[in-house]
Amino acid sequence: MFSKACEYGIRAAVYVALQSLEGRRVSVNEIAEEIDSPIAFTAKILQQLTRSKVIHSVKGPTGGFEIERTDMDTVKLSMIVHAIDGDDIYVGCGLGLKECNAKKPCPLHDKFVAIRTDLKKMLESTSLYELATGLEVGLTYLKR
Amino acid sequence: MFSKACEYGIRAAVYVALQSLEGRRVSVNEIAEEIDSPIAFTAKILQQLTRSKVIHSVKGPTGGFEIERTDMDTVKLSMIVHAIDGDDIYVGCGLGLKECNAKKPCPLHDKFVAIRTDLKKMLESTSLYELATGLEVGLTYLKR
DNA sequence: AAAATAAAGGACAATTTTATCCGAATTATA
DNA sequence: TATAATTCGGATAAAATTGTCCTTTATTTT
Ligand code: FES
Ligand code: FES
Repeated sequence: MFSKACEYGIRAAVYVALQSLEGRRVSVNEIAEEIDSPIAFTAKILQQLTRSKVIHSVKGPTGGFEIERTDMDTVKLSMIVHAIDGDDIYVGCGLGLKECNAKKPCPLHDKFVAIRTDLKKMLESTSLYELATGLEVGLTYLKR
Repeated sequence: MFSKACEYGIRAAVYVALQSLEGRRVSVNEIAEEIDSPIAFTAKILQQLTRSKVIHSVKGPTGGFEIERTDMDTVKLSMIVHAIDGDDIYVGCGLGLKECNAKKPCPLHDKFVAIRTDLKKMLESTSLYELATGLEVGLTYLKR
C-alpha cells in the first residue's frame, strides 16, 4: 500500500507529535529507536517531512524535531503520504494503465475507484493529533 | 497498490479470458502486444498463473494460453493477486509493523483495516468473467 | 523422422527502492 | 572563541523488483 519510506515517515511524524505534546523536542536517533527504523534512512525521510512543512527542525545542541500543537490538527495523513509517495495513490490506475481515466476505463476502474475514494477520504480526514492521542493513552503502538 | 507483475498478471488473465470466450487460444506474444506489457516479463508471470491454475497452457504449435468458461466464474481476482503478490495485502500492517495485530494495533489500525476489508471483499467477489465481459462489449480497455 | 512452433525455465542485466556513510553547516554551551 | 551536538546533503552500497536473453522441453505439422 505505502512505501517503506512512507510507513517510516508516518510513524516518525506520529512519534514527533506525541513527544511535542509533552513539550519535548526529539533527535533522529531517538525517533529511529522508538519507531524501530533504520537511522540514516529515517533521517532522510525526516528531511523530506521538514521540507514539506509537516514537522519543524532545529539544528545544533538541544535541536531536533517538533511540531506545533495547532499544526497537529491541520497536518493530515494525506500530506505525509503526498510528500513521500507523491500522488500515485490518487491518480494511478489499479491495473497500471498510464493514468486512471473514466472515459477509457480499465476493467477494474469502478470498483477500484470506490475503494481509492474511501482511502483518500480517510487520509484527508485523519490528523496527526488524532493518531498521537491514541498512543498517549497506551491504546496503540509504533513498534513491537 | 499492486506490483507491476500483478498488474500485468491481471490484465493478461482478463485478455486470455476474453479470447477464450471467442474460442481462441493465445500466445505470450499476442498477450503482451494486446495488454502493452514487456514480452519476456509477461511470459514469467503467465508461468506463475499457469502453475497456480488460474489459466491453462498448451505447448507446441497451436498451443498457447486459455481458460475454461466455468473457471472464469470461479477464478476471482483475489486468487491472481495472491498467486503473484502473496498475502501481504491481507495480513500486513498499514504502517509496516511486523504484522497487523488488533491486540497491539498501530495508530492507523482501525481505519486501515476498514479499507483493507473492503478491498479484500472486492477482490474475492470479482471474477475473471465479470471483467472480461466489460471488455467484450467495448466498455473497458486493457491498454491505451 | 525431421522441422517448426510455442511454453518452461535458468541465468543475467537494468532499474528502483531501501539503506549506509561521511563531511558540511548550524547553533547552544563551556 | 572553541567545542560539541545536531540536522543537512551528497555519494555510495545493498537489496528487491522489473526486465531480457537463451536453451530446453513438449507437441504439431510436414
Ligand atoms: S482506469 Fe484503471 S482504475 Fe481507473
Ligand atoms: S496493526 Fe497496523 S494496520 Fe493493523
